[in-house]
Amino acid sequence: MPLAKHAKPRGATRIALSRERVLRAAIAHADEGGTETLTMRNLAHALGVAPMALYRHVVNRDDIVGGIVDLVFGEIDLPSHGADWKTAMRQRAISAREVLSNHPWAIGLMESRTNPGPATLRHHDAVIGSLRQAGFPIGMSAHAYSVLDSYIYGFALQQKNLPFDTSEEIAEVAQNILRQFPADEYPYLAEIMFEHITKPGYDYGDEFEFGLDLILDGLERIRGTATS
Amino acid sequence: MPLAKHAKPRGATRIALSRERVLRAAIAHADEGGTETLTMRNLAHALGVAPMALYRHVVNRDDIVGGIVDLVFGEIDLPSHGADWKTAMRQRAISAREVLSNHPWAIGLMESRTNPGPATLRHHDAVIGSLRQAGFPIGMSAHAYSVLDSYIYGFALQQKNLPFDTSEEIAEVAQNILRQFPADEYPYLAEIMFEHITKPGYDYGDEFEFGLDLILDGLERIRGTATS
DNA sequence: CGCTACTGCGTACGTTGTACGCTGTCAAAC
DNA sequence: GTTTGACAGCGTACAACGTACGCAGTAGCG
Repeated sequence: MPLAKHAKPRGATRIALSRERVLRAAIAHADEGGTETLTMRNLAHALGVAPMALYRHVVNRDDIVGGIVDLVFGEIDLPSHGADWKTAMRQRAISAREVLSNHPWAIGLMESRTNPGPATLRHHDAVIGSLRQAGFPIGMSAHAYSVLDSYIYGFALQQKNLPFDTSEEIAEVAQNILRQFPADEYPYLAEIMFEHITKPGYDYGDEFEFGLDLILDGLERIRGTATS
Repeated sequence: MPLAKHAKPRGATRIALSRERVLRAAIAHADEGGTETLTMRNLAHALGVAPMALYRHVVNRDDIVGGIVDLVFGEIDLPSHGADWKTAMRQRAISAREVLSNHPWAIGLMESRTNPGPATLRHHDAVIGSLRQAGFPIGMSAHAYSVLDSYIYGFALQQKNLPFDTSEEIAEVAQNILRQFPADEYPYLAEIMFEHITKPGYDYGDEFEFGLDLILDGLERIRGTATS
């Protein structure tokens, strides 16, 4: 039996495992099936490897979670150096929303993640730097950073929690929810759902830029004000 | 053996289990220890009852999670009818933040919760009603609602994810994080941490009202504008 | 008294994360 | 060419989880 016991039985030499490969597979899996089925066993299976093999490359499941969150963070565009602060902030906010929209599970994983990875720190540093160089005093930078990021993550969270994805199913879902209760128990909710949100062409994602511009305009107006 | 098999061996007649009691115990447990140790077994133990007894009153663990999230939502003050829209919105936003600050685990549980409970619906209805009655057109109400709630939940999420709680430990934590990397790898981050956030008296929670007022002022400015 | 509905529970199963130690591989040292 | 040791992958095993299933005791009814 010339075949090495640990070599793949079938032909091509196996690609070595690595932290990189484990994390990529984890992201791929989460993108398809969410994080509920992201188990060590499933992940190992997807990589064609035994469950315990993973532990040579990551310290435990939590390490994987932290790793993929940081990788996702790395996908977000840094604020460009050239542009003025407002368009730089606008672009990176839109990029952030796009990334979180492509990996909706990431927003759920951020909770419980207390210490940030390098991509996360790098991102934060770039954003604050952009604000400082635009003339925001230090305290105002903290303020601006807080509003913007709260809004971005909050919006992603809201969108993830919506009970519908496409605008076609909204009406049906709305019916189902409100049917459970006496008619006119929630009149304003019913109104906004049936008279506005379920209208063709409505897309909750479009709400993002309204709030974003509102915040950016507000920040511009008080940019030079005292530090905090 | 006169003692009924299912009665508590020690004295006082047992208080009957109920959905209410189960959910209250779940909240109490989560408030103390977070949701990681919130298991059916632990919960049953806290109630002096066998694990499977819980299933007579809740359908499964997910039902408990949905139940306590809705209970927490119920703790948030509804916007008051009397006041003008801005102070009504301001109060309920502050109340929401306070509640989420008392039950930090709730924000993490909201993800994966797709269909809302009655307290949640009631809350949404009241907020939208308040805006509509203040003269916001329907589309603008949707906009306003989206910004405000995204900001509120996002802020709660941010605060929960901060690696520190009290302002005393900030400096230490900041040191630990930045020490892992080459000095000056993240200069702006370092600056804002050591020159601002770690200063005595700084409390991240105070950032909330800055952003809130910025958003409210922005909304006031465009209240009457076209519907969307 | 008996009947029925209900509540609490014991047992058991499948799934999860992962500790521990064995085995085969390959490059460097001799 | 042989030995050696670091290293990668794995098999087994275990504790903890959620929960299906069905039994047993209780209470209210007639």
